[in-house]
Amino acid sequence: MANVQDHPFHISNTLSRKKEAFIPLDAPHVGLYVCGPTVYSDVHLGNVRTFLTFDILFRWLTYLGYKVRYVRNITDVGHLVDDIDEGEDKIAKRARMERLEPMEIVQKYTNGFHDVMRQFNILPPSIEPTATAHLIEQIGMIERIIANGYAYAVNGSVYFDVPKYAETHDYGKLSGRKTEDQMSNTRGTEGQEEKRSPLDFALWKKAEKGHLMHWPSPWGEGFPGWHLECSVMSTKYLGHTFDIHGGGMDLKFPHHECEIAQSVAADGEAPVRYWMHGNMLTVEGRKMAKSEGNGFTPEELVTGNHKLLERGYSPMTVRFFMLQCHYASTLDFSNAALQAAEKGLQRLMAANDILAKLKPSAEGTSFDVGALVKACYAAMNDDLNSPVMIAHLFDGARAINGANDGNVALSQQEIDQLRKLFNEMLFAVLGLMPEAEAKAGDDLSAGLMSLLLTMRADAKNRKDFAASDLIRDKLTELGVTVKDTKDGPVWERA
RNA sequence: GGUCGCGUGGCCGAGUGGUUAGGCACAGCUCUGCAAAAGCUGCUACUGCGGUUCGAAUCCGCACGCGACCUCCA
Repeated sequence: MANVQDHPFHISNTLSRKKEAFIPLDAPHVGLYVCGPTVYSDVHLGNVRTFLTFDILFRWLTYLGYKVRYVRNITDVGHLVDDIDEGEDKIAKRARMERLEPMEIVQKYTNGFHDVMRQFNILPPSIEPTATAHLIEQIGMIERIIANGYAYAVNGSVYFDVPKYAETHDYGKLSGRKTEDQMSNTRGTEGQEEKRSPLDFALWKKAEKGHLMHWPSPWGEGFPGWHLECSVMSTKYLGHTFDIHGGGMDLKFPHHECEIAQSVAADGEAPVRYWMHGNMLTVEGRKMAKSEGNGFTPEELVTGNHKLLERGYSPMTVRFFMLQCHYASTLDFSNAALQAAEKGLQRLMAANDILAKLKPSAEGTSFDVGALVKACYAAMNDDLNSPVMIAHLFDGARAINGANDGNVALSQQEIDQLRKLFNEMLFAVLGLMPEAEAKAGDDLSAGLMSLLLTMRADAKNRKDFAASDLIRDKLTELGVTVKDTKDGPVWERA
């Protein structure tokens, strides 16, 4: 673990549009909230990237010694299909299609979401609250907003009064919008006649006939508005003002803007000090999104069962691929890039394996391990610059391989330092997992391999290379790679 | 239309006003019975046009191209 004092963390704050020193409200405690998935369909790859970004943040802050309370919600209440529809929400719609109870849908896709998170080694949050379990708090927040004069009830629905709020507050400060501009840019207002202003957004929606998920409220049967649950659950578990709120770039407006307005209107305090937004995943230059239909599921990516994929890629390859790009940049998916990442990850892992067996040596050129360690810390502290940190690890890998070949001098102390660094950065911080273990096979294959390699060694000793190569070639056909190293042959499954 | 962002070598992707990012691919060499792995060497870019500067891929302006948000979306 590193010491925060020696390694101050800097974070890009969407609010200020600047990189700022990260100073928690109540160090060493840090409150982190991330908008979680809506569980009405399979989690898609864009979600994985966002949750991976904040997984790295969680891991890094923890590594620095902070005590992080990480809250990531599950949206199980269902949001409206859009602002002007008849009130059927996404989960209800899906439930009708599949003839399942809404909560059955929720459970199914929550389980699926958790499976994917596990597969990609994304750590579970400290608290994973659900919207449906916080209806009372949501209703309470609406009542406070109404009491403060920033919301009004119409026909069983409640709307947030944006123009009223904008008179005295900066609605749009997060997303860089002006309410005047938005007024002139608003699209058709049909179906919105209940609202006093097209900018207003729903805090509570009356449940129309046939709407499956609804609850009683002071305004009648209905369900909460889209933005309310995050405001309620973040402040309930992290306080009226907390440190970091994260989410995908596409949530900046209106979702996060509305969260700010709700919290200020209800409790008079800005909820978040540092806003962090992860960028989008793109395919052929376009945003990968459910609505675009151009994405694939994590499962399809792993199995390769999708028309855009030449073959499957392991979860750790995908994880590493994503981490080779800064979270605030768009990342484009391509087979070539995935394959490059796969090779790179293998190289790093192989170097780490060599490091475990490396013996000290005074031969060759020296290598400054201390500088490498500092560079890795500096990269991560610079707004979570994992691609640069990984580049430094590759420098380390070259030194390790060089030492293994006798070209680089490393003392026992330096080797220990490198082992600590690689172990911490690769596994604790980047959250990578060695994949070889799962492929090693059972005792029987280990025994058979041992036998085959002994026979091959015999053949080689007799200079019967036809026989030795036959063994290696046949094994290759079976997906087993044999390599002759100076310490004898090693094998691994493809 | 409004707001914001991006445009880096064959590909993916970092980046600071002046020193090699890194990975993958490719070529040569070393090692090796061969192969693989590894090492060494090479390939050294910054959309275009102006401007600021002793000096800009990095700052400013314009142009072109692309994208995101403005509607549920991570």
